Amino acid sequence: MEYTSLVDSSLDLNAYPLRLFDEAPKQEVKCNFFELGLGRKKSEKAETGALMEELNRVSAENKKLTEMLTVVCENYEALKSRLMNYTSKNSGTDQISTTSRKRKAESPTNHYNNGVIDGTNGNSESSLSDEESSKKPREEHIKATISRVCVRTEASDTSLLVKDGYQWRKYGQKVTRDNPCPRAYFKCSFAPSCPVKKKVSQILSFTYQSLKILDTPDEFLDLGLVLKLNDGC
DNA sequence: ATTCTTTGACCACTC
DNA sequence: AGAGTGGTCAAAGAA
Repeated sequence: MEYTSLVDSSLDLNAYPLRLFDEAPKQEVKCNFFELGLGRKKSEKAETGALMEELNRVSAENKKLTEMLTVVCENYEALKSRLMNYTSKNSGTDQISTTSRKRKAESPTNHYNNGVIDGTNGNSESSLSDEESSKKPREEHIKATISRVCVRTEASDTSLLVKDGYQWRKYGQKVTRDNPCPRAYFKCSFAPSCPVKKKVSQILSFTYQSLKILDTPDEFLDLGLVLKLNDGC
């Protein structure tokens, strides 16, 4: 597992609180030794009890955090395996998107041109013919797989660029009917075969961005939609 | 030379 | 059938 090399599983999550207790009482004990003499043993017992109690509490917290880390690592591995599955499958379908670049030559079932819609065409329900797969279920599928996330920006930020840590290539811009501000269309530039797209729009005083990804040729995986809010909102 | 952005045109879809 | 709209392509230019 790669994450083991990135994440130190032997977390000393509560090392700092322990050190605090280690150092502070030592000074106090030293004082007691010189100033109080025989009262030292009694105070040491009390401190030991307090330390043991604190140690138990910290150990429980450490255990809880370790469990949380395990869950995060498991989720990471699951996502990683899904991505690997998709990229391996997609490499076999690249020819479809590269053979016909001009839309005039494209057939109605061209996977790349139809984008979102094709996510339902080549799925396990392929027993359905093209006529049987009506348009309305497709739209419902699309709506169900696009989510949105908000990101606040400065009011002066009128660009449609959203820094989300990923590499995007802008491939189009449109002015939509219900919005005077243009909408930008981005594709993931991480890999040529990457099907992830997003669109960013600015509506009145805020900007939103949608993300969608083909987890497999059969279905979509929501990544979230970013709502880029200006300060004025 | 390569990558990215811009932008007009094209196409599919809806009404 | 035709107009309007959204999504995409691809050439040209910029970085």
